[in-house]
Amino acid sequence: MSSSCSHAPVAVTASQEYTAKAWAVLKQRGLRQTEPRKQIIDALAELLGPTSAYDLRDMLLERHKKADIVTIYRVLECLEANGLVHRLLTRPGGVVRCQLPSEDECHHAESSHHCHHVLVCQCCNGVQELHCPGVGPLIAYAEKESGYTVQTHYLEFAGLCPQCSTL
Amino acid sequence: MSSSCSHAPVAVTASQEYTAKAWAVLKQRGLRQTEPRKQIIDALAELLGPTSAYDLRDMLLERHKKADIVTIYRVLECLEANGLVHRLLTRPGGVVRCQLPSEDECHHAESSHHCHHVLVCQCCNGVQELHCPGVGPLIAYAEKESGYTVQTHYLEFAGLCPQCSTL
DNA sequence: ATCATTGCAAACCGTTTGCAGCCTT
DNA sequence: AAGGCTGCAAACGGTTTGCAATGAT
Repeated sequence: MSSSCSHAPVAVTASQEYTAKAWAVLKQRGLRQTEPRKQIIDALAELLGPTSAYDLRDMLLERHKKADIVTIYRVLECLEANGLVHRLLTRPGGVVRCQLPSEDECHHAESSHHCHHVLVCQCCNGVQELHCPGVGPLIAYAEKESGYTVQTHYLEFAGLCPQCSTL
Repeated sequence: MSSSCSHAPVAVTASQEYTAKAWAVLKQRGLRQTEPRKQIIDALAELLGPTSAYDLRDMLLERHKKADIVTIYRVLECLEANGLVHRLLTRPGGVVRCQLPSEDECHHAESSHHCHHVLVCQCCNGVQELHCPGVGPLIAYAEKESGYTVQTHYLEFAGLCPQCSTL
């Protein structure tokens, strides 16, 4: 899951925005502010691309902060349940922190999970989130064609980000 | 992976079509006609919904045909490599036999893997495959919006099939 | 003081690898 | 006869569970 070619860390402001939002959400749900959660949220905030539980453990170790792998799994589970990380379909165990506003804030009802989709760069492992207005009609088409009632859809793109495209 | 509510087996003709096609493909590639392959292909042919390696092993056991789990993995790998089964994104380890013509036969270049997508019924585990002409524009939109070059996309629908919708 | 959360150990599950022997071609 | 394919054993990696100890509120 670790990126092969380097990927610039997020601008400080965006990073701070994420941690602030994360703590706001957790606090609102009565969840406690613990050291492992702090370390993991901070790590996610600095990362643009996908990570995994073991990646995060290694990141923390580099900072001389140790967290048990089990705890990391549980924290990620908690963050996912609160809309603070995505799980990637195409990379088992892969997670990305959510960059776009959560579904509380935006009201595209397209997806039962998050109303946006993910582009992953095959080269630098960067991730970009995207609202896809075209998905609605696509679902309508699928329903008409198949007779199914579509409850959820999973859509993920893989390719090259603008920087890596030019290499 | 085993279906909860019953799902009618495929019509005999469709089932025979699949086995015939499978053997044709395998023979063409110089692959051998072995007992485990026969059992697995037959099992897949009778199944409409998704299965897994262990599901297949159990199916074979019920028919008093034993195949090692490792062999089943290897046969599935082989069938996938030859376009005879899909792997499901949303159900790790899940596979479905391909119902639609393979990409040799149709020429939608939309997906690097298969040019069709999958609808899974959450209730009966049935699966339907679908061509999605709308995906092209969606990719174009994603590329324009993000600056990415999209190489592959993954799209899967989950919902209720026509029968289960009315329950 | 209470109860959520952590850490450790161990189980668990699906999947993969190495290798000897078998069976299709 | 040759070598693709199978079966067995064992390793593997990621994920989960149980339980006692810790620590946030």
